[in-house]
Amino acid sequence: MKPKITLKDIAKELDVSISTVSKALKNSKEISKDTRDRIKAFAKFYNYRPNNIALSLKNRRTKNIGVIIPDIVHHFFTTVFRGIEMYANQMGYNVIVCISDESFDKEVINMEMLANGSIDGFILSLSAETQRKNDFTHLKELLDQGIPIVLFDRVTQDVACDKVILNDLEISRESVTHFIKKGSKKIALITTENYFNVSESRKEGYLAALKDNNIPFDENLILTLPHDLDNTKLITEFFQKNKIEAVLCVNEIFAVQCMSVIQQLGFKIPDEISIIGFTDGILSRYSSPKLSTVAQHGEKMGELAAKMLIDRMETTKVVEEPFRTEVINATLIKRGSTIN
Amino acid sequence: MKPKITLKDIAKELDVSISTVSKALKNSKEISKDTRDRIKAFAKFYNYRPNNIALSLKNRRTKNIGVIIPDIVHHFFTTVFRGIEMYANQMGYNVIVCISDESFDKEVINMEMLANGSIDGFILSLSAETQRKNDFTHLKELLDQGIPIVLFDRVTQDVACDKVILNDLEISRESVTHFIKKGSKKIALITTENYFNVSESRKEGYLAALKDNNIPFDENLILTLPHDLDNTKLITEFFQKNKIEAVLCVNEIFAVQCMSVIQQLGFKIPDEISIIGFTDGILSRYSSPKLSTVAQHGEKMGELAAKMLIDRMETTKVVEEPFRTEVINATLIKRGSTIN
DNA sequence: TATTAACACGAAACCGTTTTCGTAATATTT
DNA sequence: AAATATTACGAAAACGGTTTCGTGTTAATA
Repeated sequence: MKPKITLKDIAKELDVSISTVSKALKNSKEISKDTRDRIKAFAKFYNYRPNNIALSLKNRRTKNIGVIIPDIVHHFFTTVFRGIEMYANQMGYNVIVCISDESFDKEVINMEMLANGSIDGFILSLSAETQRKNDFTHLKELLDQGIPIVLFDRVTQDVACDKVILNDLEISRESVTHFIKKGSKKIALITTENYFNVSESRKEGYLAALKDNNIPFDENLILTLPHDLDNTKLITEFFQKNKIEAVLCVNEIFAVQCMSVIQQLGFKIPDEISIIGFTDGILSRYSSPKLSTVAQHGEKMGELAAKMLIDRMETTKVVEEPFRTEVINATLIKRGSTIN
Repeated sequence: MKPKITLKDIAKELDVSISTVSKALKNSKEISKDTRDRIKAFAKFYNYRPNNIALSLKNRRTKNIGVIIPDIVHHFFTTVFRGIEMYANQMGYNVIVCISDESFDKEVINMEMLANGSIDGFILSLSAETQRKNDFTHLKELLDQGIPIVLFDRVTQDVACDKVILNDLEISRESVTHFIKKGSKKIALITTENYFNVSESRKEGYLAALKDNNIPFDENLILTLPHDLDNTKLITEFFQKNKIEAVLCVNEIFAVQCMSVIQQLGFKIPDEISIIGFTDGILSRYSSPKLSTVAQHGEKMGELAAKMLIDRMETTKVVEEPFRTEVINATLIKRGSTIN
């Protein structure tokens, strides 16, 4: 067992002062080549590495980014996270993750924990409960303390900070338009409770596409499902009650559940019913037929969020940059569940 | 903008010394009730919170755990991570994640970065490349420095530390035995390159079950697939060449790919061919028929790993506890892809 | 040779805490 | 009244670095 060596240890051993050691290791010309070499050799031999915590305290920056996401066993969030981690790492930052588990309280507690010096900035996606309560005081307080925040995907207008979002409305409109172009008129939307801003936008896109093409909106063609249950029964009834030609689902789970039901009911995909889902995850790629889906480019989103955060943290704030909202363009990947 | 307040600020404002403030906030009886109350009121009003970094430096412990995983867009690893995060958080620890991306170098670099004071201990699962190279000097060095490590799932005998593993061999044997009990004799194994200890164990379990039941081993019934590609062609050939009654796949992706191919070839699942996969992920649950699968209980595994690490970090080391290897019992979930 | 410049290094402050120890000012005991 | 105990606080060291500034010793210049 050989514990980490410190500047003090080196100084004592080599009979010089701590400052001399510090300078020598930074190759300061202030120190003679002789002692510099001696010190560097010694440090190398004992594998000296400066203590990050001491550096953080001194520099008043941790080079840590706090990431708060509602869930981690979740394709989209993990891809975003991967983007964040990659970019951050490359820029010399580490990432501390907390999972809010869709809970307001956990989101608040975690952020406050990290805010006391552990991180230099946050990247987060709002929890479901936070969106429902519409309470963002915790975010505002941190911003007020000078801690930068970047919101992604599940954002809110109520907080003034940098944001990265998906063009949900547009891609949804594009998807529905694709259905229409291929001859569908009876187009369903399967969605979640609309306290999620993203579900809301997707619905708007759906409505917009109908309107663009003078297709009357039929309330009955919208199915709102509870989260993460087995919705087979509800979906089956939905398809039995309504004559549907195409379905847009706001996530890939709903989409594959739909596919199962549809095939069970004896309809052909995509000939009789077409399907498009959101999230180009593992389910979409390994279903049969393969699911046409909206790729959200989570990795790109994460990378951009990290870049925006780091940029803001590292620019000397002579003049405060205005907050930006960047939009990631989703793309519709056409596979076997649609007529292309 | 009101930046964080420090002890020094409070001291100056209230015209007492820093030590007095510190003591008062810790409710030290050394300070008179009067000044104590004054200081606490002031601190509360200004929402004083001690700086984590300063505490870390002082206490020489960060209350951070470093987690290194090969991939994050991955069901098993995320479930483990969730278990770690939950337990750690509950115990007042935060989690810093780095992704090794299956690369030896990234694993080494990330660990060295974090080891310089940023974390108190590691939880990790070895990268593919590390397992291939069989080089664990980075782990050994950190252990030597007194940094505790817990290895999970992808572990190695070569490193002396705490470990959490799955009973891969046993559950594999149980799965194949289940096939045999239901009348199958021609049982295939679809696996990955065997530098993964887990694949190796699963193969051993497969062989053991055959032997248990006096079924001769047929080399041709083992298919080794490259990672993460579209293996449809290889799988199709495999099933055309061999008359197979049941398949054990070492992950759920291979399993659903198999199911597709099998159905494509016109076989009925499970009547003509049964399938069992590993990882009770989203694919298994939403495939049709639903996939019978080995649940690895990742969350439990993560929780246990975190518990082992924190236990080791927090126990006063009068006598060093011997290293333990805990085994998580996987369970076979029987669903539609097997005769049950 | 006297003056100045360059060199090579150390002391000390600082980042924000905690904690030990010392000490005035009271309060208590003899 | 003198000796002792208690109270209430502050100074300072420590955690492990960086950085500014001061200074003694040589080397270069006038």
